Amino acid sequence: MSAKPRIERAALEAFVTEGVDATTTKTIAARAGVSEGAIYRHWKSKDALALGLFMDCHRRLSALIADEAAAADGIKAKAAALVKAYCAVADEDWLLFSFHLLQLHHFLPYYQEDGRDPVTLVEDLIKRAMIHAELPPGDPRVLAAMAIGVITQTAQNKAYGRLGDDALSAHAPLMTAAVQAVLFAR
Amino acid sequence: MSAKPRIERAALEAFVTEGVDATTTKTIAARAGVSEGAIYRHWKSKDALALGLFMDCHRRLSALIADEAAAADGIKAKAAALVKAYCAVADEDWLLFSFHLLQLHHFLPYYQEDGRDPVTLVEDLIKRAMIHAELPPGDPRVLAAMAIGVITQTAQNKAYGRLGDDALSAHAPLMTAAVQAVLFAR
DNA sequence: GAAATGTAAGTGAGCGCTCACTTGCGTTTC
DNA sequence: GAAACGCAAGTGAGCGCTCACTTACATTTC
Repeated sequence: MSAKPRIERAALEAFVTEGVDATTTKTIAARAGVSEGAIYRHWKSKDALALGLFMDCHRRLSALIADEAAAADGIKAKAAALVKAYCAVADEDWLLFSFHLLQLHHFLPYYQEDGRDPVTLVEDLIKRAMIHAELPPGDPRVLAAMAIGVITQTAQNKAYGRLGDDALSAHAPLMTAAVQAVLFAR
Repeated sequence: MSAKPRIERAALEAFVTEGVDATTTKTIAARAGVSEGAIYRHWKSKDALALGLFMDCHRRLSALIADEAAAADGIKAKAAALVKAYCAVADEDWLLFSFHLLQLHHFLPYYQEDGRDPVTLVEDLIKRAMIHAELPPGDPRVLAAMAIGVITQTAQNKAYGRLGDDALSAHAPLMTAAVQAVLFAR
């Protein structure tokens, strides 16, 4: 099998368990069963590898969030669709997803620029729902943060092994109810 | 002024803006206006410095959570008291608090062992409220994660500069309502 | 056969940390 | 009361080592 995908999986595993900075190129190469030089055939640097993996997942999530939100009708249905879709991506490739989740902070500067990051998208949904009187008035920035926190913290606790081996989707109904409750809380 | 507190503040600033691993002892010393050697008069290593700062804040938060939860009566009052106390600690020393918040993942292995971490404490509160029929039945692990996520994600977004310069306490009423809503959501 | 892919053995910048030394200050000695 | 002493706090050049990355060569692919 060619080296590239094996390097990607090895890097993801190491990045998730040890963090990006603490992971050495030696470790990645050893885990992938290739030489260090092979990494540099496919990526310019260790950071480019990490950023590439991250943005891959990030773009997929952002696109999916925008699509699902546009398709569903009404803020409650949009919330339900988003939670479901987010869980589906998470369960589809848990390793890639948990890497993305745990490294969000690390790569903040790279995706915040374009105003198309998930936080801003959710904020806009909430603003529009308020304009249409679907939601009572309230600070959209805080409401978006809280609604997103319900999901991400649950996913994080799963990543830390606190939720057993269930798929994240198993908790989607409860998370959906919680997100909807948060949106209407005042 | 003696070097120790200046090193602590300099280290906190650097750790928050650049992360622990990316911060060099040279940077800390330069920011504090002391020599590199001065750091090692007070701490055994860079990691010991970071861990010391983190556990300082962590122990304070854990103790406070346990106390406030014990003092208040009923799950709703407990939630309100916890949110208020958490915000108070955050606003009292935002730099130390945001360091703690952003590095939680990094130091997970060090505080998870003793079963007295905030997540477990909140989980126990929820379990007990269910036994006393104060809350409808539901997975306490997920409910704890979601309730905590409401708070931590809001604090994180403030740390990222997305909430302006208001104190975190300014959002305490909304966060309290949201946490209570999450606890009863099914 | 040449372009792409992989390997083994480097290389040097930069890191955490050390250590011989200095400084400032309170205490003892006569 | 001042010289002698002790000691915690601070200095900064530099050491050993690790790391990301490079190079020169070999192998595979088409």
